[in-house]
Amino acid sequence: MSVQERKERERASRERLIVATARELAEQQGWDAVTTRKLAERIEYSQPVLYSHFRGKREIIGAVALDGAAELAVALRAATAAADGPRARVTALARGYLDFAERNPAVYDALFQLDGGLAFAQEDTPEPLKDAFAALLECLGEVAGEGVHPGVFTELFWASLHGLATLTRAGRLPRAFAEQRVELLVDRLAVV
Amino acid sequence: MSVQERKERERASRERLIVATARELAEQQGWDAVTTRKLAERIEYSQPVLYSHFRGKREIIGAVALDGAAELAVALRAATAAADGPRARVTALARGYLDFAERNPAVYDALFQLDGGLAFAQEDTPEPLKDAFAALLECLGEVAGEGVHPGVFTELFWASLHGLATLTRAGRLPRAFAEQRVELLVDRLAVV
DNA sequence: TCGATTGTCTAGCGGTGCTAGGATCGGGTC
DNA sequence: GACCCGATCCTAGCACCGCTAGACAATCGA
Repeated sequence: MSVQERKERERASRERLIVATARELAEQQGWDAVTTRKLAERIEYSQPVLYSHFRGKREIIGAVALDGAAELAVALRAATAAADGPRARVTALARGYLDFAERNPAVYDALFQLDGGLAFAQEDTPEPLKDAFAALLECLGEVAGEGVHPGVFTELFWASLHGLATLTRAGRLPRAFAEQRVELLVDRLAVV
Repeated sequence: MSVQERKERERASRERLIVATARELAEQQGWDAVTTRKLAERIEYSQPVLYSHFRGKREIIGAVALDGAAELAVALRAATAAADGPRARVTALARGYLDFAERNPAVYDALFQLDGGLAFAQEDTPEPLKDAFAALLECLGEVAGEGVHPGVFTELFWASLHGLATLTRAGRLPRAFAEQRVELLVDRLAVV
């Protein structure tokens, strides 16, 4: 029995290695460079080993996304915890979100740009995704305003942040006035 | 001389055919299905012909994006023209934008999701892109509010719309409350 | 120690974007 | 009208992609 347990541990460890390596490679050279061949070479196994852990590349992206969602939730809660008052918390949240996207572009892509085969906004949505949204909701629910559904408000605020993050990173928005845009977003959307 | 002119006309015509076919194929089956082989087959030429018009697939996407930008500008101006008053114009603009993204997903992707090799928010940005942004600015400049730079405000509003469009289409936002989100966005961001 | 099972690798499939080099076609010149 | 030459196009192929069948080796239980 102990032998089987050891094997399971080793297997789980290798799976973590695959996900971590995929993420590392993606952050270094972009997701286009994350090919099954390169990934297999980096973990020092052959390609088919990847397919004994994941159905395919999509599922690997999904695994990176789930890790990222958990980290995003932690980052958001850490950002808001240090701030005093609803207004400051929302500003900190927005900055924390955009900062996360900027610092972890590959993870952000895995989460929100690429197809990782994950279900969003549904019953079978994985827990880390729900929790990341919950982290947003905890802070934004305070400033939704009278008669506005907190969930809908959070979705809108999130969408705005997502738009800013993606358009900025793709060079479609100039970085020059990034801070003004964030302040304007918080000023207008949040009801203090 | 006339012979040469005829050849140039035919060449330009074939180039339009390539772009139109790429767009059609992308709208029908998604950009992943737009391979140089399928595209070449549809226009009834061999693959290398594509490369006598464009440097590569990226440039073809860029050409579709430019066409789309011109159409988007027209659609936005048409949407706002029918509305009375700044508030109604902004609502119409937002709906028009999201409607365009929903109806032309492949074109929208070419414009704002994929890499078409186009410069954004720079001096050498192609005219259709500048004009599409101008169409947004014309309407949104009216409601930026005191002391807020119209351009920065437009960028923020656009980013919010972009976030709503992409997250909704990717199934990351439920379609259920789409209309509420738009109304909330206009209510809060626009200063009437 | 042997057989079965599990695990891994080699090799290869059909596909991708892109290109080198040969064939062919048509226009301009004698 | 015949010929040459340049422009134009296609065939064939490169290196790479995601993914998988089947051979092989290592390990376990009897």
